[in-house]
Amino acid sequence: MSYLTDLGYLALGSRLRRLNDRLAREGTQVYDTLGIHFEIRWFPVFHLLGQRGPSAVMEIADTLELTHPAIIEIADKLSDRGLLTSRKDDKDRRRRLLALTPKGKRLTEQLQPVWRAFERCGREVARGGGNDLLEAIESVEAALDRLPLHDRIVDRLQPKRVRTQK
Amino acid sequence: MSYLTDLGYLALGSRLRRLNDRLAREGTQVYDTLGIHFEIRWFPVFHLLGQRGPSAVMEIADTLELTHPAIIEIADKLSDRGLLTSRKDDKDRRRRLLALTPKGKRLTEQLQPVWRAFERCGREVARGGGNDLLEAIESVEAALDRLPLHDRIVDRLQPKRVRTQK
DNA sequence: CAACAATACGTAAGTAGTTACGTAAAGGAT
DNA sequence: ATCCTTTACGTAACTACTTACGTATTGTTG
Repeated sequence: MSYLTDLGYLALGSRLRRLNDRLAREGTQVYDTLGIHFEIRWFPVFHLLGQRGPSAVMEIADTLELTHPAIIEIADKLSDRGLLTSRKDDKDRRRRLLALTPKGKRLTEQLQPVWRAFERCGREVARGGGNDLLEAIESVEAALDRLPLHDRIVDRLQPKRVRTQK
Repeated sequence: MSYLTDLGYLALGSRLRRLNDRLAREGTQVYDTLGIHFEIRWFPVFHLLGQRGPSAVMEIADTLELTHPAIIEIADKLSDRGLLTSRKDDKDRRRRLLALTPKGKRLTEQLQPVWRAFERCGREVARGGGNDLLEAIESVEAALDRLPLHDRIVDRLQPKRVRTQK
């Protein structure tokens, strides 16, 4: 039992981050072992472009729930490696459409079985002991949607107020 | 159903990060609302020093499963705010012992009820729908201890090999 | 006990994101 | 058609960490 474990729900954030780091490290190792130069942070963008075809920066950012500077950074890297190109949208010249190059498309093909293995093994690991990590995350998100943690805590500490103002 | 939700176990990392960000944001808001200048990242260090008394940098880093530069950064901030002091360990002059100042101790006292509320509400939120987030995290960590994700995936993709080499 | 290895700490630079801010293009109201 | 607002994108700076590396001590061993 580590100190963090003892802290229980007080260290939920640390635990989430630690698990995330661990999964990221192991994911990175998989591509390394397979000798494929691919970074795990590229995955959502790559997957999206493979599925939807050319997409604008903000469109991708909104879909993946990241900010647009993050997408631009990933796009620049992918572009450097010749996996992605971009062009101005003729209908709306503010928008820049990102698309996979033929090389990028070949890589998505090559990665299909790898991603399937990630999915299977992720499921295998995330389920166990009567708890499903993904379901647990979803139920926490749903609980927070009903009433944010902030309100729960402040209401508990200041029970006089009927409702806390935003 | 968002795109990330559709990705399921493939986007586990994104989901963990997103939830972590959300909890962090809401935690920060609580201290803001209460008018207490306290950053959530200070918590583990603060809690540890309150409980164990003066501790060396590496000792804290190991206990909290962070690296020593992270501890130093937090310590510098706490020191600037007059909540923490440090002195060289006389037994081992390489070590620097961090300790709460009287002001720091008063703050821990003030924060006790807040932390209790965090614990209660964290538990309330993390449990639900038959899944406990903390238990789910622990069972995933246990599964990874038994066999890392890397090995599971590589074994699945290269079933010829009896065991993958490190 | 001298020499070498190991440990503690400090600092710099990297990482994967964010917020903040500026510019260009598009859309809407009059 | 003009003015104002909104949207898309680019870039800079911040955040909360990490790894890498250098120096000061301490421990170990021949």
